[in-house]
Amino acid sequence: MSVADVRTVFDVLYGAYGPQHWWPATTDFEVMAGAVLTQNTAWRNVERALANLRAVGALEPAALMALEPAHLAERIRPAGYYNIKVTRLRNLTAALLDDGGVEGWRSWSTAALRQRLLGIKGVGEETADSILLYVYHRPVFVVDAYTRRIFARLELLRGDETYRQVAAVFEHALPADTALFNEYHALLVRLGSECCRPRPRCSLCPVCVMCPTGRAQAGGSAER
DNA sequence: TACCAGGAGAAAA
DNA sequence: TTTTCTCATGGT
Repeated sequence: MSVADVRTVFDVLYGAYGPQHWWPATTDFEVMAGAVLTQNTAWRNVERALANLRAVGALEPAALMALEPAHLAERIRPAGYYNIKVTRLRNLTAALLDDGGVEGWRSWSTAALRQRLLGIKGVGEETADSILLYVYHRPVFVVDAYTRRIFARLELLRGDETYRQVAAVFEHALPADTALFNEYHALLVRLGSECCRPRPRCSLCPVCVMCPTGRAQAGGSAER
């Protein structure tokens, strides 16, 4: 995938959708909780879980830790995998509190903070990078299932690249601009959740103009 | 009814 | 080291 490919896809998406104003959460801790809750889960279900936590004042680190695990599980049930996510949320929150809360991590270098996050059981590369980008405004590219699916469908990724290989492509092709990385990821989520599904249902979408699968589905007459 | 969703870790091969 | 399995609710 070339630098031009990376930039062209962004231009097409931005032209079609405009700015997305993301991440869809209000406080820094809510972003962290959402990053765990959205693991392999549709965001609409995460919103229900976040609303449940907000309703009992648990969208704050100490309050979340004070909640009985069984009660926490009940709150986050709509997001699925609730038994696993209770542990993951508590692991992340405990580490956060150990290091002085949300502000405690702000002075850490990006590399050090990524290592710290990846050392927390239940925090993988995507979750760690989401926190780095959306909470700590570090210029890291978040690679998610949508990113892989969209670029594989555009035949710009093979599909077997590692997380860091894919991230490196974007980080080298784009200026280290947090706002740009934020916008690009948001646009890919918008496209991925509306159109570029595992079984394509779209007839046409902003990237189907370039997308072999989309063109084929549309009968080879992709127009917008 | 069956399939899928913005992962991650453990177990098996 | 790589692949497969497991975790689970809610929408289409």
